Amino acid sequence: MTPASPRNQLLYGTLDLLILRTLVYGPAHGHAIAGHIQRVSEDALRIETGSLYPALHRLEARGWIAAKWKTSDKGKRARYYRLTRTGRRQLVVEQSRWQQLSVAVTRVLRPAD
Amino acid sequence: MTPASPRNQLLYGTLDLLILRTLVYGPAHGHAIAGHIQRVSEDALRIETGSLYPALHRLEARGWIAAKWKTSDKGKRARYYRLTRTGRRQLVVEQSRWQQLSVAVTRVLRPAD
DNA sequence: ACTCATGATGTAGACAATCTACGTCATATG
DNA sequence: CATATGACGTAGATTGTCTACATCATGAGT
Repeated sequence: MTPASPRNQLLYGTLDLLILRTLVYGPAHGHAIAGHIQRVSEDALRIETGSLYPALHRLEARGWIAAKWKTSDKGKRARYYRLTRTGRRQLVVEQSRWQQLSVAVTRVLRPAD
Repeated sequence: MTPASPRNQLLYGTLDLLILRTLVYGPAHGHAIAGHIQRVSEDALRIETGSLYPALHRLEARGWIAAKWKTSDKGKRARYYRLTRTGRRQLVVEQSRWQQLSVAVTRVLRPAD
Protein backbone atom coordinates (compact mmCIF):
# COMPACT_ATOMS: atom_id res chain seq x y z
CA MET A 1 0.00 0.00 0.00
CA THR A 2 1.16 3.52 0.75
CA PRO A 3 1.20 4.61 -2.86
CA ALA A 4 0.47 8.20 -1.93
CA SER A 5 2.87 8.38 0.99
CA PRO A 6 3.64 11.83 2.38
CA ARG A 7 7.16 11.74 0.93
CA ASN A 8 9.81 12.88 3.27
CA GLN A 9 12.63 13.85 0.99
CA LEU A 10 13.16 16.66 3.45
CA LEU A 11 16.81 15.98 4.05
CA TYR A 12 18.20 16.44 0.59
CA GLY A 13 21.61 18.04 0.79
CA THR A 14 21.74 18.40 4.54
CA LEU A 15 22.42 14.87 5.65
CA ASP A 16 26.20 15.00 5.36
CA LEU A 17 26.25 18.19 7.35
CA LEU A 18 24.07 16.72 10.09
CA ILE A 19 26.23 13.63 10.41
CA LEU A 20 29.48 15.56 10.55
CA ARG A 21 28.06 17.93 13.12
CA THR A 22 26.89 15.07 15.29
CA LEU A 23 30.34 13.47 15.33
CA VAL A 24 31.84 16.58 16.91
CA TYR A 25 30.67 15.15 20.23
CA GLY A 26 32.88 12.13 19.68
CA PRO A 27 32.77 8.79 17.87
CA ALA A 28 29.45 7.09 17.44
CA HIS A 29 27.92 4.30 15.41
CA GLY A 30 25.35 4.76 12.67
CA HIS A 31 22.24 3.97 14.62
CA ALA A 32 23.29 6.31 17.39
CA ILE A 33 24.00 9.13 14.98
CA ALA A 34 20.56 8.81 13.43
CA GLY A 35 18.99 8.65 16.87
CA HIS A 36 20.80 11.75 18.02
CA ILE A 37 19.72 13.78 15.01
CA GLN A 38 16.15 12.66 15.43
CA ARG A 39 16.10 13.54 19.10
CA VAL A 40 17.81 16.91 18.81
CA SER A 41 15.57 17.91 15.93
CA GLU A 42 12.57 16.91 18.01
CA ASP A 43 11.50 14.25 15.55
CA ALA A 44 11.50 16.58 12.58
CA LEU A 45 14.42 14.79 10.94
CA ARG A 46 14.16 11.04 10.62
CA ILE A 47 16.95 9.29 8.79
CA GLU A 48 16.08 6.06 7.03
CA THR A 49 18.64 3.28 7.01
CA GLY A 50 18.73 3.42 3.24
CA SER A 51 19.97 6.99 3.51
CA LEU A 52 22.09 6.60 6.60
CA TYR A 53 24.48 3.84 5.62
CA PRO A 54 25.15 4.99 2.09
CA ALA A 55 25.86 8.44 3.53
CA LEU A 56 28.30 7.05 6.07
CA HIS A 57 30.13 5.04 3.41
CA ARG A 58 30.21 8.09 1.17
CA LEU A 59 31.71 10.26 3.89
CA GLU A 60 34.22 7.59 4.74
CA ALA A 61 35.23 7.22 1.09
CA ARG A 62 35.86 10.94 0.96
CA GLY A 63 38.01 10.74 4.04
CA TRP A 64 35.82 12.95 6.18
CA ILE A 65 35.11 10.25 8.71
CA ALA A 66 36.97 7.08 9.70
CA ALA A 67 35.51 3.84 10.98
CA LYS A 68 36.42 1.02 13.30
CA TRP A 69 34.49 -2.11 14.22
CA LYS A 70 33.89 -2.61 17.89
CA THR A 71 32.48 -5.61 19.64
CA SER A 72 31.05 -5.37 23.10
CA ASP A 73 31.44 -8.02 25.80
CA LYS A 74 28.12 -9.49 24.75
CA GLY A 75 29.30 -10.02 21.21
CA LYS A 76 27.45 -7.01 19.82
CA ARG A 77 29.28 -5.52 16.89
CA ALA A 78 28.95 -1.94 15.79
CA ARG A 79 30.88 0.31 13.49
CA TYR A 80 32.15 3.43 15.20
CA TYR A 81 32.80 6.54 13.17
CA ARG A 82 34.95 9.47 14.13
CA LEU A 83 35.54 12.82 12.47
CA THR A 84 38.88 13.15 10.67
CA ARG A 85 40.86 16.35 10.37
CA THR A 86 39.64 16.96 6.83
CA GLY A 87 36.17 16.11 8.02
CA ARG A 88 36.36 18.93 10.48
CA ARG A 89 37.32 21.31 7.71
CA GLN A 90 34.50 19.99 5.58
CA LEU A 91 32.07 20.60 8.39
CA VAL A 92 32.98 24.27 8.35
CA VAL A 93 32.47 24.40 4.60
CA GLU A 94 29.08 22.73 4.77
CA GLN A 95 27.98 24.82 7.67
CA SER A 96 28.69 28.03 5.82
CA ARG A 97 27.06 26.63 2.71
CA TRP A 98 23.92 25.97 4.70
CA GLN A 99 24.06 29.42 6.21
CA GLN A 100 24.31 30.93 2.75
CA LEU A 101 21.35 28.98 1.46
CA SER A 102 19.30 29.78 4.51
CA VAL A 103 19.91 33.50 4.27
CA ALA A 104 19.30 33.56 0.54
CA VAL A 105 16.03 31.69 0.71
CA THR A 106 14.84 33.84 3.57
CA ARG A 107 15.57 36.91 1.48
CA VAL A 108 13.39 35.61 -1.31
CA LEU A 109 10.61 34.62 1.05
CA ARG A 110 10.37 37.91 2.83
CA PRO A 111 12.11 40.50 0.76
CA ALA A 112 13.41 43.67 2.30
CA ASP A 113 10.72 46.28 1.85
CA MET B 1 37.45 22.15 -19.06
CA THR B 2 35.98 22.88 -15.66
CA PRO B 3 36.21 19.30 -14.47
CA ALA B 4 36.46 20.30 -10.83
CA SER B 5 33.72 22.92 -10.90
CA PRO B 6 32.49 24.19 -7.57
CA ARG B 7 29.16 22.39 -7.96
CA ASN B 8 26.18 24.45 -7.22
CA GLN B 9 23.50 21.93 -6.40
CA LEU B 10 22.58 24.43 -3.75
CA LEU B 11 18.95 24.74 -4.73
CA TYR B 12 17.80 21.20 -4.27
CA GLY B 13 14.26 21.15 -2.96
CA THR B 14 13.81 24.89 -2.74
CA LEU B 15 13.37 25.84 -6.36
CA ASP B 16 9.63 25.24 -6.54
CA LEU B 17 9.17 27.31 -3.43
CA LEU B 18 11.23 30.17 -4.82
CA ILE B 19 9.32 30.22 -8.08
CA LEU B 20 5.92 30.13 -6.43
CA ARG B 21 6.91 32.89 -4.05
CA THR B 22 8.14 35.06 -6.88
CA LEU B 23 4.86 34.77 -8.74
CA VAL B 24 2.97 36.29 -5.83
CA TYR B 25 3.98 39.67 -7.27
CA GLY B 26 2.09 38.86 -10.44
CA PRO B 27 2.61 36.97 -13.69
CA ALA B 28 6.10 36.75 -15.12
CA HIS B 29 8.00 34.78 -17.69
CA GLY B 30 10.75 32.29 -16.94
CA HIS B 31 13.73 34.47 -17.55
CA ALA B 32 12.30 37.22 -15.40
CA ILE B 33 11.54 34.82 -12.57
CA ALA B 34 15.11 33.56 -12.54
CA GLY B 35 16.42 37.11 -12.68
CA HIS B 36 14.25 38.18 -9.79
CA ILE B 37 15.39 35.34 -7.58
CA GLN B 38 19.00 36.02 -8.42
CA ARG B 39 18.67 39.72 -7.66
CA VAL B 40 16.73 39.39 -4.44
CA SER B 41 19.11 36.71 -3.15
CA GLU B 42 22.00 39.01 -3.98
CA ASP B 43 23.48 36.57 -6.45
CA ALA B 44 23.54 33.68 -4.02
CA LEU B 45 20.92 31.77 -5.98
CA ARG B 46 21.50 31.37 -9.67
CA ILE B 47 19.04 29.25 -11.60
CA GLU B 48 20.33 27.47 -14.67
CA THR B 49 18.03 27.16 -17.64
CA GLY B 50 18.22 23.39 -17.37
CA SER B 51 16.66 23.67 -13.93
CA LEU B 52 14.33 26.56 -14.61
CA TYR B 53 12.27 25.31 -17.52
CA PRO B 54 11.78 21.76 -16.30
CA ALA B 55 10.67 23.23 -13.00
CA LEU B 56 8.15 25.53 -14.66
CA HIS B 57 6.73 22.68 -16.70
CA ARG B 58 6.56 20.53 -13.63
CA LEU B 59 4.68 23.17 -11.66
CA GLU B 60 2.33 23.74 -14.55
CA ALA B 61 1.66 20.01 -14.88
CA ARG B 62 0.72 19.93 -11.22
CA GLY B 63 -1.64 22.82 -11.68
CA TRP B 64 0.18 25.20 -9.39
CA ILE B 65 0.91 27.70 -12.10
CA ALA B 66 -0.76 28.42 -15.44
CA ALA B 67 0.83 29.73 -18.60
CA LYS B 68 -0.05 31.89 -21.54
CA TRP B 69 2.01 32.87 -24.55
CA LYS B 70 2.33 36.55 -25.10
CA THR B 71 3.78 38.34 -28.06
CA SER B 72 4.87 41.92 -27.78
CA ASP B 73 4.42 44.54 -30.52
CA LYS B 74 7.93 43.74 -31.72
CA GLY B 75 7.10 40.09 -32.24
CA LYS B 76 8.85 38.94 -29.08
CA ARG B 77 7.21 35.89 -27.64
CA ALA B 78 7.40 34.90 -24.01
CA ARG B 79 5.49 32.51 -21.83
CA TYR B 80 3.87 34.20 -18.87
CA TYR B 81 3.14 32.20 -15.77
CA ARG B 82 0.68 33.07 -13.05
CA LEU B 83 -0.03 31.47 -9.70
CA THR B 84 -3.23 29.41 -9.58
CA ARG B 85 -5.44 29.04 -6.55
CA THR B 86 -4.00 25.63 -5.73
CA GLY B 87 -0.57 27.08 -6.34
CA ARG B 88 -1.20 29.60 -3.62
CA ARG B 89 -2.12 26.81 -1.24
CA GLN B 90 0.96 24.89 -2.27
CA LEU B 91 3.10 27.92 -1.55
CA VAL B 92 1.90 27.90 2.03
CA VAL B 93 2.70 24.21 2.32
CA GLU B 94 6.19 24.61 0.94
CA GLN B 95 6.87 27.65 3.01
CA SER B 96 6.07 25.82 6.20
CA ARG B 97 8.05 22.82 5.03
CA TRP B 98 11.07 25.05 4.57
CA GLN B 99 10.51 26.63 7.95
CA GLN B 100 10.41 23.18 9.52
CA LEU B 101 13.62 22.10 7.87
CA SER B 102 15.35 25.33 8.74
CA VAL B 103 14.43 25.14 12.39
CA ALA B 104 15.35 21.47 12.63
CA VAL B 105 18.74 21.87 11.02
CA THR B 106 19.50 24.88 13.17
CA ARG B 107 18.69 22.81 16.24
CA VAL B 108 21.19 20.19 15.21
CA LEU B 109 23.84 22.74 14.35
CA ARG B 110 23.67 24.62 17.60
CA PRO B 111 21.88 22.48 20.11
CA ALA B 112 20.18 24.00 23.09
CA ASP B 113 22.67 23.88 25.93
C1' DA C 1 11.27 -24.16 22.56
C1' DC C 2 9.37 -20.66 19.85
C1' DT C 3 8.16 -16.17 18.50
C1' DC C 4 8.58 -11.46 18.33
C1' DA C 5 10.58 -6.94 19.20
C1' DT C 6 14.62 -4.35 18.85
C1' DG C 7 19.33 -2.92 17.84
C1' DA C 8 22.61 -2.96 14.50
C1' DT C 9 24.33 -3.24 9.67
C1' DG C 10 23.67 -3.39 5.03
C1' DT C 11 22.12 -3.61 -0.37
C1' DA C 12 19.16 -3.11 -4.67
C1' DG C 13 16.46 -0.50 -7.29
C1' DA C 14 13.15 3.30 -7.95
C1' DC C 15 12.65 8.04 -8.24
C1' DA C 16 13.29 12.92 -8.44
C1' DA C 17 15.71 17.22 -9.04
C1' DT C 18 19.47 19.62 -10.45
C1' DC C 19 23.29 20.55 -13.57
C1' DT C 20 26.06 20.74 -17.91
C1' DA C 21 25.95 21.21 -22.50
C1' DC C 22 23.63 21.62 -26.35
C1' DG C 23 20.26 23.98 -29.76
C1' DT C 24 16.64 27.30 -31.73
C1' DC C 25 14.85 31.86 -33.06
C1' DA C 26 14.39 36.92 -32.96
C1' DT C 27 15.88 41.51 -32.00
C1' DA C 28 19.20 44.96 -31.27
C1' DT C 29 23.97 46.93 -31.84
C1' DG C 30 28.16 48.17 -33.80
C1' DC D 1 26.55 41.15 -41.23
C1' DA D 2 28.53 39.36 -37.15
C1' DT D 3 27.93 39.14 -32.43
C1' DA D 4 25.53 39.77 -28.16
C1' DT D 5 21.46 39.20 -25.63
C1' DG D 6 16.81 37.72 -24.43
C1' DA D 7 13.82 34.08 -24.49
C1' DC D 8 12.59 29.15 -24.77
C1' DG D 9 13.77 24.53 -24.67
C1' DT D 10 15.70 19.30 -24.41
C1' DA D 11 18.97 15.25 -23.52
C1' DG D 12 21.67 12.89 -20.62
C1' DA D 13 24.63 12.49 -16.51
C1' DT D 14 24.93 12.71 -11.82
C1' DT D 15 23.54 12.51 -7.25
C1' DG D 16 21.03 11.74 -2.99
C1' DT D 17 17.18 10.08 -0.78
C1' DC D 18 13.57 6.68 -0.18
C1' DT D 19 11.19 2.09 -0.02
C1' DA D 20 11.72 -2.47 0.63
C1' DC D 21 14.22 -6.13 1.58
C1' DA D 22 17.81 -9.01 4.12
C1' DT D 23 21.00 -10.61 7.87
C1' DC D 24 22.42 -11.61 12.67
C1' DA D 25 22.28 -11.29 17.76
C1' DT D 26 20.05 -10.40 22.13
C1' DG D 27 16.29 -10.13 25.33
C1' DA D 28 11.40 -10.77 26.73
C1' DG D 29 7.18 -13.13 26.78
C1' DT D 30 4.39 -17.38 26.69
